[in-house]
Amino acid sequence: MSYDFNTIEARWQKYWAENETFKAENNSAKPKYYVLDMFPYPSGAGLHVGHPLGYIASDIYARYKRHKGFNVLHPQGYDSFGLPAEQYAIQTGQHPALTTKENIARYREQLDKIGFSFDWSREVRTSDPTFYKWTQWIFIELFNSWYDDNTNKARKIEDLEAVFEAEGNTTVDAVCDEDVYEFTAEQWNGFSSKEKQEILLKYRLTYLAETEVNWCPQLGTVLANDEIVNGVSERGGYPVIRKKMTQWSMRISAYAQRLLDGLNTIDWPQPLKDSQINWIGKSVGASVTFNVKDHDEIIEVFTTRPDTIFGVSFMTLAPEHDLVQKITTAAQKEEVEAYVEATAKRSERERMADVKTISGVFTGAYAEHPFTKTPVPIWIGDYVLAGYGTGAVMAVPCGDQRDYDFAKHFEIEIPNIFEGVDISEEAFSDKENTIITNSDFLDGLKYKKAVKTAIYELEKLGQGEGKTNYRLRDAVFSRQRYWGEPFPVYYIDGMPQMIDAKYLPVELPEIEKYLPTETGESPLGRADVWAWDTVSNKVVSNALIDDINVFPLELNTMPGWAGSSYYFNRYMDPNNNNEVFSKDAIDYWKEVDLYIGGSEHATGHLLYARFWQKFLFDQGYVPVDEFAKKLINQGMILGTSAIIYRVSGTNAYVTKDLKDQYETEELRVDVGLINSSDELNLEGLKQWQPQFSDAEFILDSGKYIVGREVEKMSKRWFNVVNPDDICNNYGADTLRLYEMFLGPLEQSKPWNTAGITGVHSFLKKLWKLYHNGDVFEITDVEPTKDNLKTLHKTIKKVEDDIENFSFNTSVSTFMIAVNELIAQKCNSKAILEPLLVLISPYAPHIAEELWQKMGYDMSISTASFPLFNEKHLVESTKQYPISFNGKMRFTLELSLDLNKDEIEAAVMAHEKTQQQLAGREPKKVIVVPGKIVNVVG
RNA sequence: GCUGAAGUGGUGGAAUUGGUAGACACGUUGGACUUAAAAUCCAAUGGCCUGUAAGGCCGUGCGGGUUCAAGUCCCGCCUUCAGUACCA
Repeated sequence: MSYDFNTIEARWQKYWAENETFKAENNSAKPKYYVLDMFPYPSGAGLHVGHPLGYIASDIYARYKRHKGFNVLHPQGYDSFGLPAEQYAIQTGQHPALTTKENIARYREQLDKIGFSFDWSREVRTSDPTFYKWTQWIFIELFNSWYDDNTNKARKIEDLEAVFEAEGNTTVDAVCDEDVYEFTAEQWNGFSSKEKQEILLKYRLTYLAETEVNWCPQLGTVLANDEIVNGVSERGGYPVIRKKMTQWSMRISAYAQRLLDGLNTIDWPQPLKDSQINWIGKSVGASVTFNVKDHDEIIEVFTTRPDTIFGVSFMTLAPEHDLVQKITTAAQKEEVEAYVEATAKRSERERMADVKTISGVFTGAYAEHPFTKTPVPIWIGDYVLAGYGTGAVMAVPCGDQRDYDFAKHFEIEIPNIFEGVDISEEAFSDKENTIITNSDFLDGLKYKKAVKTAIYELEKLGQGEGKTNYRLRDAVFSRQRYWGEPFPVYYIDGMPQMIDAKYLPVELPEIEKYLPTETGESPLGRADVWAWDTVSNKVVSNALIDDINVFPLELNTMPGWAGSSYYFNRYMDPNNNNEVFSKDAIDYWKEVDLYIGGSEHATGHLLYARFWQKFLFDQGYVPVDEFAKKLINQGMILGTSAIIYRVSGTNAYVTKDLKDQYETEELRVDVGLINSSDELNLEGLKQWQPQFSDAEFILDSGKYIVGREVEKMSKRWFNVVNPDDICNNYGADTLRLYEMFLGPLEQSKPWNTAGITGVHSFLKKLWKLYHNGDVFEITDVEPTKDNLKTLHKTIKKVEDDIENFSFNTSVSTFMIAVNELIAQKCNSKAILEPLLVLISPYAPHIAEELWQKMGYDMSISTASFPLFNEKHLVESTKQYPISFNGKMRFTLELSLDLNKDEIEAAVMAHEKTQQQLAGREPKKVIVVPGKIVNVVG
């Protein structure tokens, strides 16, 4: 029987499922290892060959670790709440619960076909009430916590209340809203309950606040900053506008510094760390206050260059700045208002596209320089952003190019405070080579010293202090959507109240119309049964809301990243109904050892998950404050689209090489119609779509050759390759090997089905090597030296490759090994057995099949990884290339038994070497045993 | 603009600490088997020179440098991709 992969793979997939071969135990004498994939959104399109790339890599590693004697946790689940699932439901007009269920079933079927070693008994779905019960629970925990900057950790809100009762808030050093004012213990104790609640809300780690948010009318929801790309929504590409709304927010800014520090302790790709560092955007400098002349107002600015304070010649406020209205003089009022209105109209995108145009207006008001007390004109300009720092800057035109351009444009004075620097053409922003001058007490100082001195003097004046500023904003946590986790929150007198954890989950209500609204009301507002009864502790009909103990529930739902911020911990104890996870389970598994997923989550999921982990760590629920020790970003597999060229205005299509003779337009056609030499199947095309049924073709030597374009795999480009088709035609083992063979894991690469025959024929050769006709045949004869050499070379290489996640080269190594064994006519059991263990992480089905045929009744996954023995690699002689003065080269064959000195002597004694060296004294002879002999003249 | 990654045959890609560049595979060409096709197997395959062979020269984006020896290290450029962007 030839290699019948369909039968073999179906049999072993069934065997693994029935025997729960990959079930992980929460207790084991073996060391633990946790391999995690980023769980998928079950979208309607199903998987294409690009999706499983990371899963195959993690599966190889998980299977390898089992062979190495680890108790491996390798789970999988679905991120089934959120925009993608809901968008698909809206498109198909079906309820998201239904489409999600169907999509998950489809995903599962596709995943099973590829033969992953997932422990499906631990599956989680974020949209399942038994899961989101714990998402709600963590939300409540966050609500009941505040961040103490003294101890640098989150603490219980009761602690804060106790401090307020005893000392007021003047001694508290907490991360909180900017508008909290100071109060004493007496004042606190005199506040009403509602006043107390309002104040506490400003300290909680998740809080309700009216904030300016990114509103996307087409999607009918707000978006987080990381969900916006180039000013439009990441999903769908719709415009986003700024809008004030009352929203739940997560005080992630409290963790800014720890999120930065933690990066040094984890093995994640540098580009990913860089983008998180960038996103957090720490800058160190000073906060400086300027008094406004003839007003009581002060302007606070943040600057990274307090050393240039004597270079200030004007100030600029963002057009949205609160002070603009207050300080503008009557004479300037009209002009200022016109400008403010004009900028407000411009969308984020227009502002970004139009960076080069300099615009601004003078307010007529002046600030007072803290040291010189000279008047400083106050301008407004849209190059200053309301959302960063204080929304105001002290402009130092000689040291900052934007200030310089603004000053030049409006003919504002540009004083020079840098010694020996020409600023007639541009600003001078080189910190390192700065010597300050014209700056009173800062004269002659260099950058670092000047910064310190300036801050010291500002503090003495009470007009400034050293300050660190972060770009990271608190994350908006409300979505005006149906398909998400409901908040465990109801409102009494407008103040949010948490539902007691013992009554969770608060389940998503059934509603008929779940479509989002353009105006911003949440679809949950349409639910009839969506009120909270504080007596029965149940969700009840809205009609009862007039009852004294029935209150309205929160109408928003949580964003897509809620469930994904802790799911990795839930896998450790997924069926626990009493706790999010037991202490035993979390203490045993601790953290993810290897996490594989795409880099697109760098500033979303991966930042939020780190934040929640640190919070859970502060609360003592998890033993480590980084959830994933090592992370790898797999690259994307791209599609290779096929392009045909239609002669304009006709239904004739011209082959690629002749297209320049015509005026043509490009059309993409199904890649399934193209053979391995880029030739188009003309009959197939005619049947593919009606528009081609009477197409004519202009051919070159009877062939139509298509153009190729590498781009994202997508239905709209007709370049999607389905893994099911590959599994049916070549088998899952071939798919797995080929995806690895395509290139380095981290790299993006185009899919090309043509090349798959290479790895497929490797499997056929492997099969044939141990079969005589239809009969499985191996021998017990002692392996030869050559057999052992092939085997141990392979063990060494494959082990190194897996440890370095360089899976592509292992596949080549297997091919070489099998070719060598075929040449050696080796079907020795002593070789096959370890060889199968090496291959089994990559091609598990064929390995199991041959393993069983050898007579084992246990799964190959229980076998140990073979030990490498170097002695089998040693050759009796080796050819040494010798180079002399870079020009003359010859090889010398020497016995490997020789030691270093003997090789050296042999080289010197060699006739040709002596000729080369004639007349020259060699300075030294470098001999590296097993490597190359080097003669240095 | 800034940050990061990367440039190697017709193609995907190999190449421990600098040590015979192009492993392995696809594709292409020729051959064997076959009525034929598929499948399989064998051989050749970076470029150029020499009739073949032997051999030589040139070759890892470009220009320099270090070294007996550079795809690999150093300096200066160019190009591509990704992320980010008026961040004070």
